[in-house]
Amino acid sequence: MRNYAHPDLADVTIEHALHALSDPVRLDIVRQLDRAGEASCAALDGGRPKSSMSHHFRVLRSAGLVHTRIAGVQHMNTLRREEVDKRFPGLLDAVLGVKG
Amino acid sequence: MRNYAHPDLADVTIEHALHALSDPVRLDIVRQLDRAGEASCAALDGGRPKSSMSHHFRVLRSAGLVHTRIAGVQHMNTLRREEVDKRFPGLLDAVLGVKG
DNA sequence: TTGATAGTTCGTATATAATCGAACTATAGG
DNA sequence: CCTATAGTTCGATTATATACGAACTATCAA
Repeated sequence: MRNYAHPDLADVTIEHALHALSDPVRLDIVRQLDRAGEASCAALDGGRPKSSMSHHFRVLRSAGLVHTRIAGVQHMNTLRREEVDKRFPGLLDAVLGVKG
Repeated sequence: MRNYAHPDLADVTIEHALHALSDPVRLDIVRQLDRAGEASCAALDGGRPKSSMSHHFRVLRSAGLVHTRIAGVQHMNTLRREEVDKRFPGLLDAVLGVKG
C-alpha cells in the first residue's frame, strides 16, 4: 500500500457521515484525533485488534472524516476538520461538544 | 396501544441519536417533521409499507428525536426540537441544514 | 355492530456491519 | 539479508438492521 484514496467531501452524504460517527469505537477515534491533532492507528487502538481498527479507519476515511498519511512504517491520521466543516457546518462541533 | 413511552433525553447517547439519523428513510421523516411541524405516520410514508414505517418511527422515538401523540385513529408525530437541542446543541441544525 | 381507517406487532427473510485470527505487505534498522 | 514493527487484506463468524406480509388492536362513524 503506497497511499490512500480520500473521497471528495462533495461526494459524501450526511447519512454516510452520520453512520460513520454512530459507532462508539469510531466516535472515540474522532474525539481523540480532535484533541491530539494527529495520531497513528496503534496510538488509538485501546487494546483492540489491528484488523478491527483497520476496518474502523477505513469507514472513517470513506466517510471523508479522516485523512491518513503514510509516514514510514506508521499511518498517521488526522481529522479533515476544515473540509468536513465546510461540507457539514456545525456537525463536528455538535458531535464533539456533547458530554456524557 | 394507549400511548407511547418517550425516553428522557439524558438517557440518549449521541451514538444512538446519530444512528437513528443515519438512515435515509428516517432522515427524510425528520426533515419533513422539521418543516411540517406535526404529521401522521401515513402522511410521511412515501408509499412504503406501514410495518416498515412503524419500525422507523420506533427507532426515532427510542433515540428521543420524535414524539408521538395519539389523536383518535391517527398517531401524530413531532420533532422533540427543544429537548434535542438542549441535549445535543447544534446537531439538528447541522443535520437539517445540509444540502445535497 | 359492522365496516373502514391508522397503526402496531410478529415472524421471517435478507442485507449490512462488527469482530478478529491468520496470512500478507511495506518500511526501517542492524 | 534478517528481523521487528505497523498496518492491510482475507475470510469466517456473529450480531444488528432493514423490509415487509399477515394478523391484530384501537378508534371512529354509520
